[in-house]
Amino acid sequence: MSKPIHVSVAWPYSNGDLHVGHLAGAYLPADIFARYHRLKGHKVLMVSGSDSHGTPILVEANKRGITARELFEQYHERFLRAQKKVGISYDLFTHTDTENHHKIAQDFFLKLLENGHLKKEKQTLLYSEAEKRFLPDRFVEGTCYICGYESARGDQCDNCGNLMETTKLIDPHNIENPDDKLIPRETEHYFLQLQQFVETLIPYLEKHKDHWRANVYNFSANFVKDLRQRPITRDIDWGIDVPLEGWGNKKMYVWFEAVMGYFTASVEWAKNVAKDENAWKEWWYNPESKIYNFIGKDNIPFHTVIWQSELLGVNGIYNDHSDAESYDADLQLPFDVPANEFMNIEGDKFSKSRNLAIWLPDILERYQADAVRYYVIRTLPETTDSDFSWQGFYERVNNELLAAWGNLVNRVLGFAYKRFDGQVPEYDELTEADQAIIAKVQAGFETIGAQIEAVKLRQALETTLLLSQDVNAWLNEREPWKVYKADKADAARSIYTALQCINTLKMLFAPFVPFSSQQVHEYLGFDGQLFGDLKIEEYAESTRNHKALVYDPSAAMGTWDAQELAQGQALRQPAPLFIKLEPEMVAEEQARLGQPRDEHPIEV
RNA sequence: GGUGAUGUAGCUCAGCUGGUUAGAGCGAUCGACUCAUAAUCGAUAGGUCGUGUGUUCAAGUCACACCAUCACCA
Repeated sequence: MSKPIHVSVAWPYSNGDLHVGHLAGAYLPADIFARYHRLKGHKVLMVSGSDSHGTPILVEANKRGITARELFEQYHERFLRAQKKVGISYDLFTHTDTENHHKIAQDFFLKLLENGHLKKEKQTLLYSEAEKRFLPDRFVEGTCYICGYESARGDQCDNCGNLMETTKLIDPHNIENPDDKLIPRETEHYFLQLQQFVETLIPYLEKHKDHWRANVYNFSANFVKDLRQRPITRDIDWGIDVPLEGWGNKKMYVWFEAVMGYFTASVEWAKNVAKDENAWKEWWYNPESKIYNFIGKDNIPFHTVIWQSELLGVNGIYNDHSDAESYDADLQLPFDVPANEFMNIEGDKFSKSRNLAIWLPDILERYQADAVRYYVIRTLPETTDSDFSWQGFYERVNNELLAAWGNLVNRVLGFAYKRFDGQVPEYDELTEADQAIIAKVQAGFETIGAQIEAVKLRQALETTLLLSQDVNAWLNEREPWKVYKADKADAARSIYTALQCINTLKMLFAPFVPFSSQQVHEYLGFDGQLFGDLKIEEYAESTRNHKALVYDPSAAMGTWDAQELAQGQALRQPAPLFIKLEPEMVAEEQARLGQPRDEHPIEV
């Protein structure tokens, strides 16, 4: 039965290239999950986009002497290309500066206001002359007006523990710029009344406790206990307008509108891709649907509590039963939020400023997408922070992906191609051992499928690898290359069996390493594609156009189940699936870390 | 400072509601094989489960404290 599955993927902040941490934290898990469910025949909608607003983009753009929009569009374009190259199969990867996103975010704002979830409040904050903005508390330091401690933070004194009112601090200054002048100035903002949702959120969290990751649940359950109002507007030039008279110089806070992207991108997908304005409702108002949020651990409360509050606060939006596709249900809240931990680099924390990072465009220039995918998946930080090491990359790619799986394909297909006239051998009857190995590999659809559904992806890939090793072991028992000389019929049985196993393994590996699985598919003599195509499209709105990455499923024919390989099917001449890595690459790559880097154009 | 997590073989990680000699993959050592990108297969050796107390007939698995690392909030 086909189920609606929504895969909501964290929105990358568009002020620098993507790196392996992005892949490990959210994109690869989401992609594997989405590909698997598509193979299962479910209705998958996987969306994300570039987060284009907020201070860091403005600051970076100023530094480069370009506009914020120019800056984010430059990286947006690079995001599209890099993700197409590594195969992250978004149904739609758009950005937050579309008219669509702006309009819906404003509608959310107005609906929250109408429903009594927003409150206006005046406050006095410290305004930075140098930065021309109100300085967030964490950048302010001063002398504590209670105990006299000189390095009290903007909001709390670390010495006496008292909470501080920033504007009362004695001699407040900007921690990043001692010459900056800070002036108390009054401003007015809207606040989201998060505390109004506590009574709904607690049972919501409780309901999902058993299948959520422990740290996600615990963290959220604790966070929800102390919910208070949070400002959703700010004094800044770059962002989404507050849709009220007299608020023209204020914008929505980026955290408030960026999470709405899961929803707004779904609406855009319906309009631009599905060409059915209401198609998004199948995921958002359908009680059968399950929404999964793939994010990093730094974002947990936003995706387990705050986003839910926004959805609860606008419940019913766009679902006024004026069209045939309206549902008689509430706006759906996320079913699971499988947050990942962080991926370190050679034992160090990722650091953009020190260039301690493995940039996606760079690694894809030098290595196969599936090699990158394989290593990152094997090292996913699902339960704890993990470490990307080039030695590990070298070893896992050569000794596991290439040696176990690539070599299995190569040895069997090469032998079949040479000794059986380029065809799948015909056989009389398979031995018990042959039938047993086929059955064992096919059972992977159950076990690996269950692991993927539980979002235990690292384990799922290991299980798949072990199955390919089982086939290697079985092959060594059967020794078709030796048997062939005396008993060609028996070699035919075992080679047929091995090919049948490879045909199954190709599907089991497909969500993880889709490019090589497609290659195996073709070597086995099949035509057509296991998955659809990723395309970069351009969409027009009334004032400007935007580009997006779009998954076109029309060519996809892969399914998550055992398919009988036809005897006599013509094979294609095989070649090695994976490029073997040279040991020197480890030191070469390590030497690149921390060095200045150029952003090369990304060839797709 | 508060909250949540993490700390298990050389490396990367499993170990659910406490229960026989703590598991896997890689690496190492030895052996087998030669169809295959010197790939594959088998066997062996590696751990006082961060530290310290405690609960229990029994603790990697529970409690408390401490140390280290990470994230969020401040």
